Amino acid sequence: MRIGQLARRSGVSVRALRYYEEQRLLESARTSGGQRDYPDEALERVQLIQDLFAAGLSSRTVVELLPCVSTGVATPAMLDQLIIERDRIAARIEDLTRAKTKLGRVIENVAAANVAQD
Amino acid sequence: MRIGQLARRSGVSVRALRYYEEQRLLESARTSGGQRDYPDEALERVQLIQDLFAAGLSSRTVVELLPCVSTGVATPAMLDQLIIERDRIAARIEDLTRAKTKLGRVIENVAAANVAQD
DNA sequence: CTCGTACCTCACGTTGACGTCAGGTTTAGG
DNA sequence: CCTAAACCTGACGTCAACGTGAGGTACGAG
Repeated sequence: MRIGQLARRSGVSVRALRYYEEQRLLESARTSGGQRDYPDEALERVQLIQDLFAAGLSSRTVVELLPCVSTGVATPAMLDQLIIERDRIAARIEDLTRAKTKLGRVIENVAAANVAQD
Repeated sequence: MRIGQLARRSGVSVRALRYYEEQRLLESARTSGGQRDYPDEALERVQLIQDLFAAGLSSRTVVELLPCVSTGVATPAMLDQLIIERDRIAARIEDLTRAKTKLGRVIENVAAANVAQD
């Protein structure tokens, strides 16, 4: 599969895929002419990368953790890092939940005031 | 209160406070010598700004929503924006929860493998 | 009055994940 | 063989929320 097709299938840009390779997150074979040629599994890998980015992990962290996330094998240091990241995500969820509750209260107040005005 | 004290009390940097003013998120009176002078309420306001930033809102959005968040009075357009932001936060929470679950499973697998190896 | 600290205004630097040219090459189809 | 579309490698631009340094001013204690 060539880069354009992988981009369309995964929903990320061609530029992003080249960037992933630059960051050693994604490998590619090359044709005799030098064009990238991806195996089918690359699609899952790109989606995994996107998920980890969406969780707020940096590319540096992702490149460290990708092996064990996809293979299930990890050194103790990698396990520690995994736990750190999971806890970071949990803390972030708590922050967001508080903010959501706060905004929800503001919305209720505003809506109540508007109804009262009608 | 001067800027250094507000910075210490709120836990944000002096630079950040000046930035908030530049973005019209925070006002200040000035002494005859041109130094910023904040009322006590500024502390709550700074904390509110931090909360909204932590929720992932941009300074542009915060400057639009700050009036109604602190006063409870909002135009219909502001109410719509509030709802949009709340839903965005909710969606983000779902993303993070999925990622956390995924990492949790990886951690369990790795831990199980390590125990088996002992 | 003098010192030390806090404050002021520019204004350029930082970081991450790409976007966006420029200028050239490869590929697939007719 | 010819062409259009897709691809290639640099390399500079972007955006947000500040960090950081330069060079100068204000304030409070003694």
